[in-house]
Amino acid sequence: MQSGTDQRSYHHGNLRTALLDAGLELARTGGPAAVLLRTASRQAGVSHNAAYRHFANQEDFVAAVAEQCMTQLGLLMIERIDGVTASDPAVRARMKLGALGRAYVEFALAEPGWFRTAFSAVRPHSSAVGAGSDRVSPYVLLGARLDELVAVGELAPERRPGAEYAAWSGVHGLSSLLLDGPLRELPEPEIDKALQIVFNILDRGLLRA
Amino acid sequence: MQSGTDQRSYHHGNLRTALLDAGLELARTGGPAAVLLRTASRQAGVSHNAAYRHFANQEDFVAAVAEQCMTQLGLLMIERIDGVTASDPAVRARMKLGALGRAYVEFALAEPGWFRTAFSAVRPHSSAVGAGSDRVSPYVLLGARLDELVAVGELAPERRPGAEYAAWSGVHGLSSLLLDGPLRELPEPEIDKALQIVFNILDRGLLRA
DNA sequence: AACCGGATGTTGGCAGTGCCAACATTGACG
DNA sequence: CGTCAATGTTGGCACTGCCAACATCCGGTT
Repeated sequence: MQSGTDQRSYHHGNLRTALLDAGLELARTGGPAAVLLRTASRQAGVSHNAAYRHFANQEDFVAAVAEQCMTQLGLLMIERIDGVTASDPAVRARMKLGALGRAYVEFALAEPGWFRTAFSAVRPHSSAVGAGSDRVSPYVLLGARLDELVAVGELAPERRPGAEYAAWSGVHGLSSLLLDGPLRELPEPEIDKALQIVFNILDRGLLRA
Repeated sequence: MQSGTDQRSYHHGNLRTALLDAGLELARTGGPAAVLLRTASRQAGVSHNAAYRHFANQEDFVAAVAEQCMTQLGLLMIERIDGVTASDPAVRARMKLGALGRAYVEFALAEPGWFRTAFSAVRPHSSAVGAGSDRVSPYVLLGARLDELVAVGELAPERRPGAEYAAWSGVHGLSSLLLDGPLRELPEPEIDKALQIVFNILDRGLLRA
């Protein structure tokens, strides 16, 4: 995957990917504000302005990098979900939802630059929804968990519509507040407590007793 | 509030406030990325670099503007809370919490620039908490509502600690997702539905039945 | 095989920004 | 009345986004 600095010829050959790689690295350490076209071009071993052959402008570039960040979140979610191995279907479904939520907050705290970037871009008309990478779309992943909960009887069908709104809001809000809100720099044990409380509320409010 | 362009003398006399006013206006229309020192200085009728006598750097300036944005949010909250006039104390307390939450989302949707700016800054060590403007701090306002709910018996005392985490996360997460997340451009009626669901979950999970 | 056109990358330039250094003005306080 | 520190200005450098003109090369056509 390392494109390195092997510019053998005039044309790069894989510049778009190289730029996205560089952008992902920039986002990781500096957040969305650090995703610069010139810096990414330099890092890709190419002169400035070359990037304009692949991205309309900086906003477009950041949006593309943001999509990658969102994918990273989805990948961690999948990893954590697949780590759940309970045998009972109902228990497993609940635990998978919990794993998804914990993965969300874990990602935000471990990779704040990626997390902030993922939610910083404003695609004019997001073609991300409905694209081919739905397999790792966090939104789709959450929906699948909720569907499963209905299937095993843990979530009342009449509560299913719009259940994403509540679940997603809870974990996303907590993550945001821990990073950039009044809960910033909350001590570690208190973070765990906050996690417990949010999940407990969602459990009691959403699922069957 | 308009400080105008009355630079009668060499010294402005009230530059810091004028810069903050300009910054607030910039944030309103363009979000945190539009809060620039040179632009604000120009708008204040002063030359660039004058701002450095009042703010260490851009980050410091944006953080100060962000505090103003947070205050705007607090002011709207107070306005909406004061609009609740139910006579029964228990009912009133619940309605006030609801009004607070609705004000939060209302603010985010009506003033996205301010909302994004309020949560974009990273004060090295936030002196905002504990400062003199606690009267309008959204965090403090929420705490007061929860305390009241305990006082009137609608919130079990053992559930009070950490209740902010859940309530705040719910409304903040929903607001964020509606602005910059997958719920962006959700049609109006669906927004109301999402609001209902989130509040319903919080009600069922937090308060007494 | 020669050729040509479009895709891709480069150089140069302009406007805007953050921030540093040196200088100017003035109000406040002795 | 004088001095000085606070406040504001001018000039400059480095960096960025983006536009225009030019260079190179890959791929398909004849």
